Amino acid sequence: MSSAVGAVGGVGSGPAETGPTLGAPARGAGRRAAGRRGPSAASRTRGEWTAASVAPIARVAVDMPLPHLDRPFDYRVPTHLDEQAQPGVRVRVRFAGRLVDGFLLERTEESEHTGRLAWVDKVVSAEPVLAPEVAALCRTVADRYAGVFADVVRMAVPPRHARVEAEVPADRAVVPVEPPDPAGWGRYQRGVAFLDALVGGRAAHAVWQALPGEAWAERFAEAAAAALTADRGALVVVPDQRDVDTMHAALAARFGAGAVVALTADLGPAERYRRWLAVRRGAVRVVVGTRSAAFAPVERIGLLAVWDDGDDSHSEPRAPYPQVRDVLIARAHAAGAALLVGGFSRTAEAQLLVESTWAAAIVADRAVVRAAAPRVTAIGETDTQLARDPDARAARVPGVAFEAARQSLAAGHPVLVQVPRAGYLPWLSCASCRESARCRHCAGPLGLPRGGSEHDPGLPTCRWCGRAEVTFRCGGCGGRRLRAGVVGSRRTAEELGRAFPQVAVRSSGGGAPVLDRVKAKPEIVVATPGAEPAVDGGYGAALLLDGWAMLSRADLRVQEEALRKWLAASALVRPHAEGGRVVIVADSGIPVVQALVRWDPAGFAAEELAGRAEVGFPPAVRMAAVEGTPGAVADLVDLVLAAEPRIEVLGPVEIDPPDEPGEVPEVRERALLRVPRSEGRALARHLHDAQALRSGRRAPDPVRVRLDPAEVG
DNA sequence: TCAATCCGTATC
DNA sequence: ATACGGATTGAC
Repeated sequence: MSSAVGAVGGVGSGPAETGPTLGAPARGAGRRAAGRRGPSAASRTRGEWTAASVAPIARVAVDMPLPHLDRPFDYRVPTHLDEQAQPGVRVRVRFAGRLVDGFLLERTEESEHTGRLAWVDKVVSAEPVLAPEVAALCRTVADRYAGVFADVVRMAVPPRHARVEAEVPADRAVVPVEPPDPAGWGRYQRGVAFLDALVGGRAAHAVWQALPGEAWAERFAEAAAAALTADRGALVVVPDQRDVDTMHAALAARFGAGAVVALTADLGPAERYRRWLAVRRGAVRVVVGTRSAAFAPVERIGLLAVWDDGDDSHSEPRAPYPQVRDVLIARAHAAGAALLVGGFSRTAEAQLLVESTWAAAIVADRAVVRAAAPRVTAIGETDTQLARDPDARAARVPGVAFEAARQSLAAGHPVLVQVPRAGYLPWLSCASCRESARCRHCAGPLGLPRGGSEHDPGLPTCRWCGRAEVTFRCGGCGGRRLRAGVVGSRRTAEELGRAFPQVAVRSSGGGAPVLDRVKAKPEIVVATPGAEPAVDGGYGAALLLDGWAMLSRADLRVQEEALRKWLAASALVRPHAEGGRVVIVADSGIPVVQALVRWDPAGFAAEELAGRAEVGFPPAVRMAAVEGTPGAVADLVDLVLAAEPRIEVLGPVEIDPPDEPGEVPEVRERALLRVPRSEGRALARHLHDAQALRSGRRAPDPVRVRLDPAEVG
């Protein structure tokens, strides 16, 4: 039966194949005769092509990022491409009358398609770049985020570089395989058990809170070594280039430079493809990289690790906006690999992994934490005079902070000063307790509407559902007055520099170049979050200035985000037994500040997750942000609701148009769709299908869909 | 009556 | 997207 399809189709569809060309005989023939010497050997003989005798059908994912074309299409494999047309190779096929790129997903005996099948026109290269495991992962990720396979696969497979592909491949690296010394992980409960699981090749899942001062890259390298012991590969994803360098150094020291590759976005196309190909060909099985490395085709992957999963660079800015942790979770699940989510802090998402018992918490005992942590002091907000006058605050560095800095410098240690980056949006909070002001209907954040003046700022309005708040009442303390947040200032840091005139002040980030590392000598280092330089032995003190301003963004993750940044800076400070001190300018009564003082990221994450469950925000629920012109948003939301009326809709509300110079700014809106977590897949499917319907009927205005968006400010 | 044009639909 | 078919409109 199947061979009959192949044989009959092979002969019979020859004319059909040339149909499009015949459709415009005069033009086509004329141009061809006038232009090049003649058609290629392949197309000249296409009428005589015969189909491969075994598995003559190729299922192809075409490179068309349109939701209604987001499925494989079947083609016939001609005999002369039979050998090359293996799963994973890039192909060219005729699609909607044009030659397009695609990936061959699989070969089958039969096709479901009842119409005529076109030929696989050519195999671009015999390199099977798209590993089956990665193809499946791309599909899963696309489905999770209501996106299309073509978009995800572009993140997973770098552009081909023919010259690099033709190079003589490097020899498979010989890696010394020995189980790691468990001492480093011995400081943590379940740490050694996790290593043992890796050595045993088991798919353990863990959420790890690194101790202050921890050489986290060393621990990750040990975990990788454990995976290699079980003859499995390892992949580590970190937020930025600096962390890639740190992690790469740790891995290369252990396995040899030739056994490790670093995959980052800023490599040139050739080097990028060269390294990536070394991984795909199995020459290298230890990979470190930034977010798109989450898809790296590591052979027999055994360990998937992500550092600092709350960092926003782990969120891909291109559709469908996947997040590294989510990609690795899906991958660990499908590949039977271990997962390690590590950081000084803990996200609400990681907390959910722990609470659902899918992942084990790797944490140190309280006593161990206390011994490793610096002494943390919170000052400020009880001093109401300071709270009322931001300028006075910026001009006056509190005495405790001065004293901590003085002691550190006197002991010969550098002082870290963390200042928020500029560009914080105005937001509203309770004037008495500083809790973010929330909408009484949907618990969204209150802000001032755009376009208001200083004298007439307009009514406080929910940024989610758009309802105006006439009579605010704080859910926490019952206060009725609101205050607006202000932008953080670096003046305080300059003030510090003036206060210690004989001490050098260096800057990292926030306009200044980011410093990787500073000398262990008495100087002041002013850094923006994420740009704190490392220092041997640790800082003697850290001053976290304008902590209250960090809590001032109209973003639901501000608290988690602030704690993450504070912990990251504080982790660079010496233990309190060595005099290490952290001073944060924020009210010690605020729970998130308390979490820093007590060094309790897990406790905070539990509170945070419970809070998100209360207000109905991810990860406690699944949410989708739908953005576009008012008509397009309404259209998409209607389609989704028609399929599933039980989906809760918040808004739409007007949002800032994206900055596109030269473009006429058009009105844009955002609606939020909310469902229980168990309905997350269905929500994504309905959104995908609605998008498919719209793009299929050529709806003019595109709609941007983001699942569990990081910010809905 | 024929052709230019507009929709709607399928794309292996 | 783009290409095609069938319906629709318009001018002779």
